[in-house]
Formats: sequence, C-alpha cells, structure tokens
Amino acid sequence: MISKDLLKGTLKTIVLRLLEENGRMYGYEITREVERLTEGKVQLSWGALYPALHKLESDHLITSEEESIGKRVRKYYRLTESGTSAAKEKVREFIDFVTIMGRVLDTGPSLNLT
Amino acid sequence: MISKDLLKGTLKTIVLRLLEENGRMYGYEITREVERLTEGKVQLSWGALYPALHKLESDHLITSEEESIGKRVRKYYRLTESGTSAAKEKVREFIDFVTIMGRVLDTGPSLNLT
DNA sequence: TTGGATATATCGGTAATTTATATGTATATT
DNA sequence: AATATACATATAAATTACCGATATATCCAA
Repeated sequence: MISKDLLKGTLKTIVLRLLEENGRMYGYEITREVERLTEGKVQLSWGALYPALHKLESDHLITSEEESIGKRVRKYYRLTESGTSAAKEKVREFIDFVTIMGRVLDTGPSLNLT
Repeated sequence: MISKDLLKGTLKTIVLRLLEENGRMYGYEITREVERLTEGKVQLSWGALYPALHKLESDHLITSEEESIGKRVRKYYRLTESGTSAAKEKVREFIDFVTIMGRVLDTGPSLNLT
C-alpha cells in the first residue's frame, strides 16, 4: 500500500494520463485500472474521484457522454484538446518533481532520471 | 518551481533524510539547504517546517539541543535511533511511490528505477 | 539608521482527501 | 427465493497537512 500522503496531488495527473492512454473511460473503470496497474497498492476513493472528474469537466479538460448499459447509466470521459496538453504538462511536472526530490533525498542509483 | 500539491507529504521525509545525511541541523539551515539543493525550486515555509519539527520531536524521532550564538538561540536537531530507521523507511516509501507512479503514468524511459 | 539576513514560532484559513452514506441495477451463490 | 457481492455514480461532513501572514528579536553592513 502506497502512502496516502504521497499520493496527494497526484489524482488529476493519474486521471488525465489514463484518459490520454485509453481514449475514453468511466469512473469505476479508472479505479479498476489503477488497482490493476498497481497490483492493489493504490486504491482511489469514490469521494475523491467523482468530484475530481466533475472539476476536470467544469474546467473543460475532459468531456462526458452517458451511455446506457441495460438500465444502468455509465458516464464515459475523454480528454479535450486542452486536456491533452494538461495531461502532458502534469506528467512533465511529476517527472520534474521526482528529479528534484531525488537530488534532495540523494537516493543514489536507486532512482535514475535520464 | 515545483508543484506544491506534489510536495505535500514529503516534508518529513526531506527533514529526516537531511538530518540523516548531515548529522545535526537547525530549522533555518534546513530551509537553506533545501533551497540550495533544488536551486530555489523548493522553498519550505516556516509555517510548515517548525510544526513538523515539533511533531517529529514529540514522536521521538529527533531530539533538540539549544546553542547560543551570541545572544541568539539556535536549536539543533538530530535523529534518534528510531528516527534513523524512520528516515530509511520514508525514503524507501518514496521510492516505492515513484516506482508505482511510473507504472501508472507509463512514463517510459524518462523515469528509470533500478 | 535602516534594511536585509538570521532565527524561531504560532495561527487562521484553505483545499485535497477520507470516511460515511445514499441510491439503484446486475449477477452469482446458497 | 433470498442474500451477498460486484457494478456504477454521487454527495457531504470531517480531517489534516500545508500556506501565508504575522510576531519577535538579533546581527551586520551600507
């Protein structure tokens, strides 16, 4: 299990990057995919994810389209153009962060940036 | 300038690791050292640092000794035994975090862990 | 003598997140 | 047939780390 404190501030980065990678996804699917990729070490909470998706949408970084699955409604999200830029920027930001932290923590060869 | 959101949760890791590296340091010195190491890209705030130091002390991870510099009092901190373990653990935790995030963000060769 | 660097400290407010709760459908188990 | 679990979205209250501002005081150089 990854420290929740460290995960703070990474939610939007994760969402944007997954959407960039997969084209379109719905909320529940995003949490599943994160669990799969992290072997259960990261579990997004509904209480954080859905408000984050709403925020990204109101900021016009993603758009949604509802789809009916039987009687259930599923809400698919995809990146807008500015969302795509935002995704790239966020990932770059994260890499910068790790680079700098590696210097501060002097982690040596265990963390190599190219 | 590194995103403040991302920096959340890293303060104690930074403090513990710097103390591990340098033996003993005082608060002001810690902020200076972080600024130096990050070329100004990370600036710890007093409002975060001092409470964090107090917390670490009350958790017995660090101890303090006051030293008089002229009429000024300077408060040096150093790791306790459990603080030394905590420092190693925190750094390990951070590396785990980065490893997992690299997988989620699929950052490719720009972020290599060994 | 005035400003900037040194040095520690507290406090109000903010914002992201957690935990809990709500609602309803679909499917598998017993 | 009943029950539990997975699917699926959503909100609200409480928590908590952190930022920005403020306070206090010394030292030193221009």
